[in-house]
Amino acid sequence: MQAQESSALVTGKPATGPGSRGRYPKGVLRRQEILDRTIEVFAELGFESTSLRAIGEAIGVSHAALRRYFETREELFLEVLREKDRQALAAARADGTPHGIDFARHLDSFASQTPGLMALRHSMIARALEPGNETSQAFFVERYESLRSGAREILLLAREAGVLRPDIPIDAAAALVIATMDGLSTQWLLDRRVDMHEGMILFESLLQPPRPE
Amino acid sequence: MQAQESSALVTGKPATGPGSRGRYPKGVLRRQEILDRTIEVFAELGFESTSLRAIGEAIGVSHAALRRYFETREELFLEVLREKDRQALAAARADGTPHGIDFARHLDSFASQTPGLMALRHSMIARALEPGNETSQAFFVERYESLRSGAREILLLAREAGVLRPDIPIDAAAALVIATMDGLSTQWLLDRRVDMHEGMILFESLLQPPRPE
DNA sequence: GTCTATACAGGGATAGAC
DNA sequence: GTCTATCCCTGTATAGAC
Repeated sequence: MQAQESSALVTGKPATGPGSRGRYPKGVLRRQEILDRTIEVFAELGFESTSLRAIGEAIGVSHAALRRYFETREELFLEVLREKDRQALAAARADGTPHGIDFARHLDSFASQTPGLMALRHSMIARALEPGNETSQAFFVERYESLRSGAREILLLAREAGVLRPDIPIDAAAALVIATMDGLSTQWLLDRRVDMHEGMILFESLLQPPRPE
Repeated sequence: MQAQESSALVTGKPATGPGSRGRYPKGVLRRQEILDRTIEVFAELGFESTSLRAIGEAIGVSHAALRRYFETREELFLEVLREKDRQALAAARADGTPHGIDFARHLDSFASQTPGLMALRHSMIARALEPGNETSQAFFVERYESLRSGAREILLLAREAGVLRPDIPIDAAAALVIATMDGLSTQWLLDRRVDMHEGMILFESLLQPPRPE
């Protein structure tokens, strides 16, 4: 998929377009600064008002400069999400292998990301659902496949450990796990009185085998 | 909540602004025409490209004319969703009382609505999650409360009928039901290979009491 | 390589003519 | 009730400074 920052530094390809920036120190820093400020501006202003001009202003640069690093506004937003996914993946790996079913904890760590990030993701998914946004659609199709795949692994481990009802089909359950987290967080984002943690705990308990008593 | 068409007809308030149309035959028809065309144009063009000008063109009026009926583009889209909700509610009532847990069927009937409508809803929810869209936010907060309330009723009936695991907390389960339908349909909209019906059936089975064998 | 200045087409909102 | 004209804003594109 997208190249690592470090490997991009070594390829030494000639600069052929905006998408291939990031090879030289100043550009790398600038690019990162844009990504960082974008999420800040978005959290404050929302999707529509987070214009390239607004982001540029927050950095002290003209809006045209942003296009040296990102081909379109859409690409810029997608790259923000890609980077956050990379960070989350790295953090999860540092955390070691999961101990049993632990979806509620996953959901909590999502929530601890700024709500702004979750709202941005929601906005981009909405765009991906509409005609004519193939880039976004491809990103999210792949992302959800990856999320389901991760859920499958966890469920398989749980089944082996005997903490999952043995009659549950893994594939359907994996989609269900992701759906539950998505849906609960949407309700929570709209109305903080909704207890998404309780919902997730209930869902986990439904997956567990009946108590042997 | 929002007034019924019929009751609006009787109030007899003077027309004080764009939001209060719908009292006189021509206005009623025009208003309905706008709502109908909007969803058609949206399904074809998506959120961003469904401009007031594009909708006006589809009807044969200028974009400015639309504002006699809807204060803003946002209000127009919200009204489309309100009307679809009203229709769905009426259809559900005509269907009679639900027989036990039947969430999978509900989900299927959602899906049979045009995917364009579901995408529009997703776009509007995304906006509601961002700062400065209080109208949309209020609408969806209320809508989800209403959805959860409906789910609670069904779950209570199911518990009485003995088809629901008796240890399941109703409130948390209601949020979970809605979350599951939302989340599964999102995955399905992105990628039709996802079997949301199977997911919903699995979820229903998790709610059922253990087979007495 | 990085950035500014500038132009363009299109958007929502709005005022006032008819 | 509907129009046209206008306002300011947007993403995108290009030319050229340094």
